[in-house]
Amino acid sequence: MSAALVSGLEAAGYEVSAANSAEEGFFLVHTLRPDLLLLDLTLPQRNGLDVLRQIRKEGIDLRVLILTSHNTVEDRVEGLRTGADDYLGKPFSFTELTARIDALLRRFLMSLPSQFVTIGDLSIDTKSRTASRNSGQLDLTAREFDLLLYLAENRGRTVSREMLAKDVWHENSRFTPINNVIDVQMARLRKKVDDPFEVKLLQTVRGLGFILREPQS
Amino acid sequence: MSAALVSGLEAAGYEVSAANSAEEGFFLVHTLRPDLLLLDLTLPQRNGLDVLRQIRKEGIDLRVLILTSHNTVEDRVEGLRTGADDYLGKPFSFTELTARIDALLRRFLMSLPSQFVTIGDLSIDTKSRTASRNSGQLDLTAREFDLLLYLAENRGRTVSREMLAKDVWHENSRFTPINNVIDVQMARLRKKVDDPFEVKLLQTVRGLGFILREPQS
DNA sequence: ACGCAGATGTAAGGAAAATGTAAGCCAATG
DNA sequence: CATTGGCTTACATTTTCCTTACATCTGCGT
Repeated sequence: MSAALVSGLEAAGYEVSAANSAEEGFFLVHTLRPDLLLLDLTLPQRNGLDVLRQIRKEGIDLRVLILTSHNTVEDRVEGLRTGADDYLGKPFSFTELTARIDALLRRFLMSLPSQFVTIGDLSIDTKSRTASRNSGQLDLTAREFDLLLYLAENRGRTVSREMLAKDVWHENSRFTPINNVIDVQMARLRKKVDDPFEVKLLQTVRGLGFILREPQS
Repeated sequence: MSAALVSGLEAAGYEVSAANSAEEGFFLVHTLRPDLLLLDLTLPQRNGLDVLRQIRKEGIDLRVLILTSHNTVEDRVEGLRTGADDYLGKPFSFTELTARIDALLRRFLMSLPSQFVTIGDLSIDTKSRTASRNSGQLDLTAREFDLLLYLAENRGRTVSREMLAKDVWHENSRFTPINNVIDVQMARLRKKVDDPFEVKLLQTVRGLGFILREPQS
């Protein structure tokens, strides 16, 4: 089933990756950052809806089309309420599937040209290069803004020092003491973004890097 | 919610009137002829989109910013297709709201070329090429006036040195020492526009450029 | 055409802000 | 309790902006 779908969709011009378990799926979602996820609810071990719940909890921006044989109204409602964007019950026609995929991707692309990025009460205006929290303007320097924006664009994902060195500092190699530069700049950014507020958005992931997100339960 | 918005927006310097029903809203739109309508889709009786449809049907020239908790992609697309100019889902940051309002009003105001531009107590007459502050005429040279006018046309927005070089000095490239020319001219303009007064309208945004605006909190 | 005055452009130096560097400390981990 | 990674502080360097003085240009009256 999975193999047939992949070859069919690839023939139709989509770029497809398949996962055969919930764990592999999670890994791919995090690394590839796909535009859309076809989620089969009848997974081997884990409940498909749990997968969806976790994805939504992490705040990943991802269209999800649920694919299942449980085609009752209850399942439909529960799936959509959990955060799915569309629902398709088996058996389905391949044409209908591609039509729905196209519809979802079209909407996805329409909502893209957003000038703003928002994480909790933090709002970033990429056009005027200003940021504010709690309706209060933040006074950031050029590099501080670049750093915050990069973290915001990767919100919910841990960004490594390597990524920061490459994408924010544009350093090809990392044998320079760029490591400490990042730490210092991060501290300066925190002083302005997090220190004056109750909820801390800028968290450290020891051994990996940093992440910008709303604190979880 | 409505009351909080009104007081917040009035504090931010907008002239605001609130309606608590679709009918009252129609009445106000017809009598006050506002520049912009903040439309909450979750109205008591009538569907907010119907209101929008009717306004568009009557051909009233009015920016409409939809405000709603239905923040799904479908609603977004439908709202924009019905004729809204912008869309903001709850919960939203107040800063983002004002930024979007400003963007819409700017587009609106840009479309009708006016003879006068005012920023605070500064008033510029584009026709006679004169400017005054606090009812006192400013004695500006040709280039000083061009510079001030350009900043005024982009008030509230940061203008870069690149923009100034291109649009005020009409220099195609910027490898000339135009950079310093801008600085010097800016200093001369400041001496006349800002130095004799208490509130400074001409601010520099380090690393980006300059901005003409009333000082904020 | 000439010279004057105001306007504009150029260059150099200095001040302040931003950014980078280094060293020591602290906290987590095994 | 040692090791590693991260944080903090103080200081050095770089960048950006402002200022000043002077050079050149332009328009205008004679």
